[in-house]
Amino acid sequence: MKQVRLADVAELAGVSMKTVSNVVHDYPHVAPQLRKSVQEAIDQLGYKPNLTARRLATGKTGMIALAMPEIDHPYFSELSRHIAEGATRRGYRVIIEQTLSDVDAEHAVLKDREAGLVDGVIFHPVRMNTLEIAKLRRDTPLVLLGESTTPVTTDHVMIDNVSAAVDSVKHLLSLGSRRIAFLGVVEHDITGSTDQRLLGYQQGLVGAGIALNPDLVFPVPDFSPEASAEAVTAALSRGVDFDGVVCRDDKFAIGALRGLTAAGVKVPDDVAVVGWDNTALGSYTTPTLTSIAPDKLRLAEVALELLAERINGYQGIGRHRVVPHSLAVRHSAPAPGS
Amino acid sequence: MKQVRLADVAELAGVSMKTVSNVVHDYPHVAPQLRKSVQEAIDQLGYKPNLTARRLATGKTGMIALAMPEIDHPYFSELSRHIAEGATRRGYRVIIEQTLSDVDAEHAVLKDREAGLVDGVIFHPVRMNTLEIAKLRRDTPLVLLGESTTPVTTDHVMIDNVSAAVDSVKHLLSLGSRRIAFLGVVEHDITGSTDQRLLGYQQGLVGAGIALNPDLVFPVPDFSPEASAEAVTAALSRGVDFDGVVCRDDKFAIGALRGLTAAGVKVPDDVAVVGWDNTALGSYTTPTLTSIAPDKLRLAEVALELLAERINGYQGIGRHRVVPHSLAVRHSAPAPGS
DNA sequence: ATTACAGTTTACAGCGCTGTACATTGGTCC
DNA sequence: GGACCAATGTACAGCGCTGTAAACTGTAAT
Repeated sequence: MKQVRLADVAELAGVSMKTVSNVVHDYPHVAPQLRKSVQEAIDQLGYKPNLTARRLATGKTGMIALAMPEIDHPYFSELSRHIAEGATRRGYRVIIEQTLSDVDAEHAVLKDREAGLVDGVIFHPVRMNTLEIAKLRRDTPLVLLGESTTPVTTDHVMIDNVSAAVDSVKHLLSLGSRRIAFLGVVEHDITGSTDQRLLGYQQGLVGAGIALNPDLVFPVPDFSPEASAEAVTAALSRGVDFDGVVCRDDKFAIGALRGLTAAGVKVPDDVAVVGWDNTALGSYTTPTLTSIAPDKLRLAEVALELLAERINGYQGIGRHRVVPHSLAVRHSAPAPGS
Repeated sequence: MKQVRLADVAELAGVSMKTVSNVVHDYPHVAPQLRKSVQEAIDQLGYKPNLTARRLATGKTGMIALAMPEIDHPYFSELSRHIAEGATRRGYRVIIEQTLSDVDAEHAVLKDREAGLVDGVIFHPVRMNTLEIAKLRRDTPLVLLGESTTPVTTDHVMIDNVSAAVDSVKHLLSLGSRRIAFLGVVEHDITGSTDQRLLGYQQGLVGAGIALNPDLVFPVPDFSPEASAEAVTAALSRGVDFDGVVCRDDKFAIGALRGLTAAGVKVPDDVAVVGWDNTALGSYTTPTLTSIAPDKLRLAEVALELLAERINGYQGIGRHRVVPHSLAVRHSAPAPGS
C-alpha cells in the first residue's frame, strides 16, 4: 500500500531517477527501447507521480483559485463552469473559494496567509473597495472580475454596464415603451454595478429625449425576487404608471414578472421587462425573460488569459478589458414587431 | 521578491527552524518571550508558510476533490455550495472537477493519474456502473453521491428515491388527482435515478389501489425543459387524460408547466405538478413549483463526514447512508384544502 | 550535592521530485 | 585516426517544511 516512488521505478528499471522522470514527461531524447523498458517498470509498479513533490521541486502548483460570492448563484455558477472548463483546457485545476460577500472572507482571499498554494487567483469582489484591494494585494497573480472600481495596478475584466443599460432602454423604446422604470436600487448596495446600470438607464432615456422621473426608480430592500415583487406591487398600488422595466438583475426581473402577473398586468403587452445576466433562470420563467447577456464564455477566457500571462511573468500595469455583451431577446420584451 | 523561508526567520530570530515552526503552529511548549521574539521576526519578514512544502513533509494535502457532472446545474451548484462550506469548516479546500457526464472524464476522476493531490474525493457518477467503479477505484478515500448502484466496498450517500416518489404520488392523491402521469423517461438514460423514481411512482399508485396505465408514463427525448414541454404537449394532443404529474427533475417540471400553460391547462387546478430536487428554479416559475426536496445540507455533511473518517484511516466496508427528504410544497401542487 | 524530571530547544534526516552540470556514447567529417 | 558534436544518460543538490530523537535547561525531590 506504500506509495511507489520514482526511485523504486528507477531501481527496477536499472536506470537513474532522472531518466524515469524524463520518460514520465515525454522528454524527447530518450532512446526508444530504454523508454519502453522504463515504461514497463512504471506500469508494473503502478507508479503515479506525486504532484505535491513535483510542485515543491518546480515551484508551480498548476492550480488557480476562483473566489466568488456564492457558487450557487446562477450567474456565478455559469461563469464558474466556463472558467473551470477553460482552466482545465489550459492545464490548471481550480480551487473554489466562496466569500459569501463577507468582508473578512474577501480579505482572506487576497491576504495569502499561506503561500505556494495556487499560481494565481481570479476574484470577484463585492465588498472590498479599490483602496483595500490595492493595499492587501500580494505577489500572487490576480485578475479581478465584476464592476467594482479596481486598482490601476490590477488586471480587470468586465462588461460595459453603462452601455448595456443603454441597450436595454433602447430595446424597450423600440417596443414602444416610454415610461421606463429601473428596478432596483438596493439600500446599502456596495456593488458598483447598480450605479453603473442606473447611469446607463438614465443615459439611455436622456439620449432619447425622455425626461427622467425619480418615481420610476424603484428601490428594493434586498436582493431576493420576493423583495422585488413587492417593490413592483407597491409601485403599482402607488399608481405609478410604467410600461417597461430595466432590472438590475435576473432575480429582480423574476420578482417583477411575478409582481406584475399577480396584479393582472400583462407582460410584455402592458409592461415589457428586461433582466440582467442572462442566467438560465430566464429560460424557465413565464414569460421567458429578455436579459442583458454578458459574454460569459469570453469573460472566462479573457480572465484566464490575463492570469496566465501574469503567471508567466508579465509584470506590466493592470489591463482593464471590456468584454462584449448582447441582449438575449425572449418573451418578456420581444423583438419589435413580433 | 524572493519567498521568505522558515530558515530566514530562524536566522533572524537566532533560533532553530523547528522552533519557528513550533511558533507558527502554536505548539504549546515554547517559552513566552521566545515566542514573542520569533513572532516579531515572522512579522518583520512577512513570512508565509509554503503549503506545498508542508504537504510534502506531512503527506496531507488538506484538499478534497468534488467531481460532478456540471457545476452550473442548479442541483449540483447548490450541493456544491454546501459541500464547499462544510469543507471549509473542516479545514479542507475544495477542488472542482467537472465530468460533463463524459465517461472518460469519470474514469479520470477515479484513475488517479497522479497522486498526492487531494486527500479524498466526493464523486457523483452518472455514466459509470458499479463494476467499473469497483475496478478503477484506487487508494484515495472516496465517497459516492447519487443514485447509481455502487460497489459495496465504497461509501455512498443518497436519498431514498423510491419512497420520495411514493411521497409525490401521495401528495397528488391528497389533492384529488387520480390519473397521475410520470414525466420523463429519457431514452438511453443511464442514471439509476429514473428507474427508482419510476418504481416509486408505480408503488405509490398500486399502494392506493390505482391501476397502472402505461400511457401515463411520458417519454422525453432529452433532459431539457424544451423536450419535456413538447412531451407534455404531445400527450395532451394525443388526448391523454391526466390530472397530476410526477416529474423526474425540476427541469422537466418546468417544461411541463410550460407545456400545460401553453395548452391552456391550469396548474394546479386542472393538473398538479411535482418536481424533483427542489432547486432554486422552482421558486422562480409561475406557478412556483412543488418539489421533492433532498436534504442537501445533510447530504453534504454526511458525505464530508464519511470522507473525513476514511481520510483519518477508517478501513471498513462501504457505508451506505440514506439522507432524509421532504416535499417542498408550493403552488404547482399546493397543500390539500388550500 | 545528586538524581530525576518536566519543560524547552535543537540538529538533521527525510518527504518525492526536478534542474543543473557533467559523463558517456557513437557517429560524422576531414 | 583524431577531433568534434549531438544525442543520451547520470549524480546530486536542493525545493521548504516537519517528525524524531537527542540535548539541553532549571527546579524539585532525595
